[in-house]
Amino acid sequence: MQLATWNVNSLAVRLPQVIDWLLAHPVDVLALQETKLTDDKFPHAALAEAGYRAQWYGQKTYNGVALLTRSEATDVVRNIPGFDDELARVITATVDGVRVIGAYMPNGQAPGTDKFDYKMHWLKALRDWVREELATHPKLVLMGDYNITFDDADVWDPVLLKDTIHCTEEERYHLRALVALGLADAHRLFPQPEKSYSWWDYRDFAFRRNRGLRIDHILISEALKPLARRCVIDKPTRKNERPSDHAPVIVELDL
DNA sequence: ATGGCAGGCGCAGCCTGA
Repeated sequence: MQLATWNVNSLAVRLPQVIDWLLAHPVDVLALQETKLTDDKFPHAALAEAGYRAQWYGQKTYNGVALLTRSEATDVVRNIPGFDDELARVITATVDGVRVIGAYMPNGQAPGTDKFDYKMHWLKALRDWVREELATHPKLVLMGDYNITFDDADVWDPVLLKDTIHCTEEERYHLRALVALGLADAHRLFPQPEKSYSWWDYRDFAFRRNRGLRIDHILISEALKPLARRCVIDKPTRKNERPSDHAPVIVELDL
């Protein structure tokens, strides 16, 4: 079983690239973030032609998430139950016996801002909910755009970016707290290239210079950890014509 | 230190992203 996550920065713009990518990488599950589409505009027919069913949850202009799956997705939940959020950031479903949570964590703008406070509250709510889900679904994958780096190895210039957004100790605390629920960073289960990132700024030739951050993560539960076979960042896709600023991340499980 | 690029909205220029 292969699962992937990709922040596409507008599915309206990126639909051709997503379909091409699925044809070249026929994963079982693809979690999308930043679809930026209201639910009535979701391109489910085009995705069905490519062989994928879809569950989606969007809004106008910003955010928006989806799960594209080869088999049926059941027990679908949108956003975090009990957490009042007007932004469409999470979609969860059971696929082939695995509980899959696709999430677009808040950006947070900068420490000390209202958006940063929202990010902290949001991450706490997510953690409480993932804890509940893990209790009933030992086989669980939490993947998406976390907008948080684990440590300096995830940052192209940790000195320049020390304590800036995505790199603060408060954010990293929340990321480690998610892991502490009984999850593992699939990326670090395997040898990886030096300076592996999942996002590069559109500006200043950042991709060409490999000035990036690893902020898109796939966390897998303890029950799935022994079944993990591979985890790769699909860096070549960032070289696409009209690319998203994020690259897809793929995990392969022996399921 | 700042802005640079991209997308949405909507038709100029601002907001947001990361």
